[in-house]
Amino acid sequence: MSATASDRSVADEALPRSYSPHEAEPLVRAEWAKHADFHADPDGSGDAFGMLIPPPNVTAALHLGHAFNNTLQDILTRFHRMRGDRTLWMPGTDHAGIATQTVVEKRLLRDGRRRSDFTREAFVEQVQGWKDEYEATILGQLEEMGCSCDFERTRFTMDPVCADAVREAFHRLFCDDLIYRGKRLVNWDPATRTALADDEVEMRTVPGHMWYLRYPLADGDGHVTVATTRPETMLGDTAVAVNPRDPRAAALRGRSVLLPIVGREIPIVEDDYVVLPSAIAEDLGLGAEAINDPKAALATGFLKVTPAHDPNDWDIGLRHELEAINVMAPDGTISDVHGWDDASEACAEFIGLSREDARKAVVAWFKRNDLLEDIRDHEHAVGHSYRSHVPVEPYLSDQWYVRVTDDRFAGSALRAMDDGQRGDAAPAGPAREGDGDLVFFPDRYAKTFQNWHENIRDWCISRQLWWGHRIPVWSRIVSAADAEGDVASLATDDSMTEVSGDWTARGAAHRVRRLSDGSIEESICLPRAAALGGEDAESSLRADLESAGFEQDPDVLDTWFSSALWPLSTMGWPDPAAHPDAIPEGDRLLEAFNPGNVLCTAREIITLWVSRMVMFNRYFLGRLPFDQVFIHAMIQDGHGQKMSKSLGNGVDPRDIIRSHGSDAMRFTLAQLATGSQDVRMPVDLVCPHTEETFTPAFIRNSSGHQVAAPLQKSPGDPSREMVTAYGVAVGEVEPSADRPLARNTSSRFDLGRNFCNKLWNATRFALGNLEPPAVEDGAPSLADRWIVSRLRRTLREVEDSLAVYQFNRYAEAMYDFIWRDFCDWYLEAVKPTVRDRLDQQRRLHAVLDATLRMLHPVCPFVTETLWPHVRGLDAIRPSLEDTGIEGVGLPPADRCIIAAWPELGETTHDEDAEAMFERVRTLVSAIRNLRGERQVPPKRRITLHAPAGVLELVSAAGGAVETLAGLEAVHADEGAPAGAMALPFEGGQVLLSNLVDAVDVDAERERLTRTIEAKRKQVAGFKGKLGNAGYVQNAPPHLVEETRRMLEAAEADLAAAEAGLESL
RNA sequence: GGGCCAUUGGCGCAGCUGGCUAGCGCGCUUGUAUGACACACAAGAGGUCACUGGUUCGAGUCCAGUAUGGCCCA
Repeated sequence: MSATASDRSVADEALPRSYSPHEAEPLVRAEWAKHADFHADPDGSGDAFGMLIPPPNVTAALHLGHAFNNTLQDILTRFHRMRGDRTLWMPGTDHAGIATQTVVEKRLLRDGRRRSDFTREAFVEQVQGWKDEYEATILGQLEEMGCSCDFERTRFTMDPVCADAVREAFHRLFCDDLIYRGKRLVNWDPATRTALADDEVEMRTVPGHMWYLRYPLADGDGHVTVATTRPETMLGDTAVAVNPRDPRAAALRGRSVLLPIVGREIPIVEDDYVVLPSAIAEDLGLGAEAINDPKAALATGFLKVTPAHDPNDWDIGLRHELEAINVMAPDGTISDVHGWDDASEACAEFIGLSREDARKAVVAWFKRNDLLEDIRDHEHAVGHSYRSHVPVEPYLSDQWYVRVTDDRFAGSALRAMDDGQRGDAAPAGPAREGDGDLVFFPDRYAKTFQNWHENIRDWCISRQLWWGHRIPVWSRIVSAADAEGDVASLATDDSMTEVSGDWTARGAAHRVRRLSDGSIEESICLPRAAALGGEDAESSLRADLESAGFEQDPDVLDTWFSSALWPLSTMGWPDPAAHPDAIPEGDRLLEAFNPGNVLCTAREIITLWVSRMVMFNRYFLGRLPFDQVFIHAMIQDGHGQKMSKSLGNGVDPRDIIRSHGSDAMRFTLAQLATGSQDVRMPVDLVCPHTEETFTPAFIRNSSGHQVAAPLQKSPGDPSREMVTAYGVAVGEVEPSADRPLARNTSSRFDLGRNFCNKLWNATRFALGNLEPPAVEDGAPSLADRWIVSRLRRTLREVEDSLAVYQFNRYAEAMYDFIWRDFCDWYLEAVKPTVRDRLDQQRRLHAVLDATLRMLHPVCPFVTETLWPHVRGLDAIRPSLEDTGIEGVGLPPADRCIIAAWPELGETTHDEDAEAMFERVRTLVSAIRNLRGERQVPPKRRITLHAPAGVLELVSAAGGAVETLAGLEAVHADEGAPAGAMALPFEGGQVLLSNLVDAVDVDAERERLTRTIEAKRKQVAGFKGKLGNAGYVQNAPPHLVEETRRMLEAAEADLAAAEAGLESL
């Protein structure tokens, strides 16, 4: 911790004229790595500050949205580290089940291979390969961005440490009856026979028909007509719904219809989901919206309800407790063996038909039986599989659920909320640590969180995939007669009942339920191997289960299940000691950093992730995973579309780092982090042939998004082409030698680049001027007192802003301080004197030192690069520990990253200096304005003639006014030469002479006339305000006083200008 | 359908609990190769704060409504 000889040699080397991020960044990273500066020690000193990275998907490389998210986290991490906290930023990646499996399948398909060509193990191996590649890319990107994550602790949601947490959590929930199996509709692709996630379903508008089918009333008295786009599903109808506001509803109440073909008697139910026909909506006096609803034009007011084959009908079915009858096989053919047991003889002709053929046959049947009322053409949106391109079938199947509707989850999450942020009282429930502690920034997002938990539905956690945590449940179906022990007597209904016996004696959990056909489903859930007595015990148990006819569930868990455990799993829960290599500290890591302090993420994650982490952490550990949630904006592209890996419009932060540098990117992003919800980032391309920057040609893709065309022509040489990141992301093009990949850039980042360079050059100036021995010592000058006071003000603003996650305020405070205060005013003011004055050099050195520290969290590379140079000048200080300035504490440190956050005591606050320097600035600006207006050459020195009060000010400023305004001499105003130009100042006037060789009387008259006009306007404004009795009576007295003062000043200025004009 | 956000000079954005004579960056105009910086310096032009009402002594800021664009959840 000292200014060693080697430090001095570094500092002695002259800095280049501009900052070069590409040279500096790798050196700085190596230095941090060498000293393990990012490593967190749970046993260290200071308060714990913990943060978890939202683990990026291994599907693809990071884009600017991630750069934004991680920059903000790194700012917090570095800030807290410098404040002396024990700081952990936990990194890692997410396996992202469906998304990653999909990209790997796409890649295989290019070679003509499919998932079914592999064994499950071999396919997972392929995905693992992809994961390894992208995990490395992502971690590399984080490092290039300067993220000071504790990379030694990097976790992956499917690594052995996290896997243990998943197994433990699943098993505990299974034992506690918070996990169950039940039926629900999934997006089913009958061609590939897999379920699809919602975002894998492409909506396409297709021409179709609306068929009008008559269903006779069961009592033989007439019929109702239903409208449908899918007549074949009528075989599974279990109700007809009518809107309760429909005038016909009353007469139909309690009646039923006889379903044609099947002969099933089904009820007529009332549900306001049903769209009223336009005519009825009009009769009821409903709004234009209801009348003009395009659906209303086609509606009959009667809706066939098929819970097993339509998501909306499923919801209606739940509301009215309707049966769900599945009439299809997994391949999409009509079938009576997948949950349909009342198929009549008349149905036989439809069994085995494809969906398409069944549709024709059903329509023909209705026509034949005179029950087809009408057919109308109808264009409508139909979901198609993005892979097989066949229409997706809503399909009823068994899925696993977490009972998050239980009070131990949803209620607990609501009780965790800050009482001020939750709109109303929390549901009653057992008190727990952390109740009322969860706070959202900005607070409007608390509403999203609350709303979600108040309307939460049980969480479907099974996915028909191969990539993910396989569900640790083995099942078999037995007949009641064959059931062992008391299984048959316990399995009375659909709910899963606990059984004990041989399996539970060996450590597994055993539950049974009665299926609708009377058979019994037994489910055995295995905890992690350690809880069973080790790997060997587990394998023998699995072997025994399989020989007893149990099969492991083929599905995997929803990715968010493992993500929900992230605050626990990354710290080794449930048993850190089981992973001594990953977590040498054992329990102490979890104890120190769970709860963490803050989670930083985007708003769509509140429901998917924040909610589930809160529920799980509170359930498993009885406390919150973190106290604060900071929600930041989403980065959109130039067309207002969210940057996303799936759309392919993401911009690689490495492109920006290459064009502008990491700090420039970080600073600009921080400056964009306002409280708003979207940030638009228009991007350009850099031509790989000519290095020119240009705006790409855009196209509209099939989903209607504006994207850069996959191929672009070089603007300088249209014969040459390049490919875009979008084209590569969607697999339309591949970079080649002829058509290289074009990098992205954006002029938005110029701001940050220029700013870093400004700091660089301010430091160069300081280094060139801090040259002991300076001799003369004395009281600090006005500028010196002012800059320290401003520094203190800036420090407070920075601390206040970061405390409430207003990163733009932090960036702007630093920008204003460094550029405007420090460079434009302070450095310019001290230029003539700093070489000779030791006290001034100490101020300059201390302010620069503090500035580097304060800027470090957002611009770590440039500050770290400059650090040894500034440290090399520590000899200016009275001693290493003492800055020589009262109230300024800046203990030396070898590296900026571990330097202490500046301490500026109350004594550095100097109201007088700030007020006086403000007067100096006003005077200087007025003089410069006149110089500019009269086109006085910058080099020309002019003479100021001023009244006594102003002379005092000029003298107190210690030469600053002369320097800043380009004055050659300052005299009393009495002896001002004729033709000196008048300038209103503080209610009087000052005179300037020697501006020009010959006074241009006309121009001068014009100038003064304009001044007079402006001042008259001001005077009128202030007079108006003061003439308003209400204002004088009601406004705070200090404001009224201020207005009076301003009026006086404006009046005096006006008089002075008028006098000046007169004297011409 | 429910919730949320935005609308401020040509462009991108600040403006917290109402006190503003509306700021910042880019761009634009004029001048400047000055011993830190042309990725710069100095000066300047440019805005009836989307619209309509209301509350108030006072509204960019608060309330109600309208329009436009966008996001999240169904």
